[in-house]
Amino acid sequence: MNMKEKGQESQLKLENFLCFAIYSTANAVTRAYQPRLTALKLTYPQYLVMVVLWEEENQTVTAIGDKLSLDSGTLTPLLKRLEAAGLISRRRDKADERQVLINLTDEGRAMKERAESVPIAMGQAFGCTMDEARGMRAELIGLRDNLVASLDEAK
Amino acid sequence: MNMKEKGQESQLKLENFLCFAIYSTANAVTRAYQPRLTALKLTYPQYLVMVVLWEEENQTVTAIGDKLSLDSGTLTPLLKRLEAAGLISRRRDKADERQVLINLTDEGRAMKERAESVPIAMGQAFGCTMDEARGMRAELIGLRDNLVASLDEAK
DNA sequence: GCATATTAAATTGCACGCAATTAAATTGTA
DNA sequence: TACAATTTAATTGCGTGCAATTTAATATGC
Repeated sequence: MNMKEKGQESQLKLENFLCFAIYSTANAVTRAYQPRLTALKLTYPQYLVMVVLWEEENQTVTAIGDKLSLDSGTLTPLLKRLEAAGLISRRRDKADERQVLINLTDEGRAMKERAESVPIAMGQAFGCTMDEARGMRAELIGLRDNLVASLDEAK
Repeated sequence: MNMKEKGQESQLKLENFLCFAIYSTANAVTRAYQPRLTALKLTYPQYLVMVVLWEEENQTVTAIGDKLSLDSGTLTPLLKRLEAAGLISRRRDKADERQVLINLTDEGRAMKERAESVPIAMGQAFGCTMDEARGMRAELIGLRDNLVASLDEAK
């Protein structure tokens, strides 16, 4: 085996894949949140939507989608489930009937308090210091922005 | 607002969530791979399975699942699609009929060469140095192992 | 003013992920 | 040797993600 072959082979080894580290860690995150969220009867993406709404109410589907990088194909059915669960309301904006405004119900607003324990418990599960978490978050967001930029360039 | 409230509020802000950084970066990775993989007519998880098989043939479903942290509920239909695409074969192990051995077809094996360009192109898209990539990979895997351990402890 | 373009959400179709269950084969164990 | 326990895939059901299309409302250009 010459050097070139050796170099290329290492490129195609799973253990060297940064993408797989991200992929498998993301799956592990979802699995780790699951037991903490079943008490709230939320899935992990539903929890993220609730976090966005706890920060700011009366948001459009697009505004929520921009923050979570999700489109209406994902959000519409998810929001309908949150509505069916009595946590949010969906109503057309009178001023612009194209838009749907999402608001918390009293029940959805009240859930915030019970949800406070979730990130605290998860902080334990991550098993890293706040500083390490901050560092990784910054690195990941940098990576994510690079990926988004490379996609934008391509079109 | 007192200090305690301020502290708790910051815990529930999306921008502070390490989990969301991982989640949204993982989604971005899948989207970024997509254009590179459509030439091979593979989805991103299918590509990962092929990577595992290019490293070692004649693996059971469980062996592949252990490497990718996926179960038969995910893998069985995925492997059937790869079989339908003519890239792999699935056959019961004669020595232990419970197991299904997955092998590459000639076509699947031949695809490896065309796939060599994918991680190289993605390296560009990530926009970080090899050393940075190695560092992040190690940090993510550490995090993932902590999450898995916390789940194991819970049961 | 009116046709065209754009925008927002919903819909459709497909492929994951994963919990839970099932079916079949093998292992262990009295 | 019987028979219970374990192991391996497959199956079922549900909730995402996302590309592509559709529908309805609004903005734009002539």
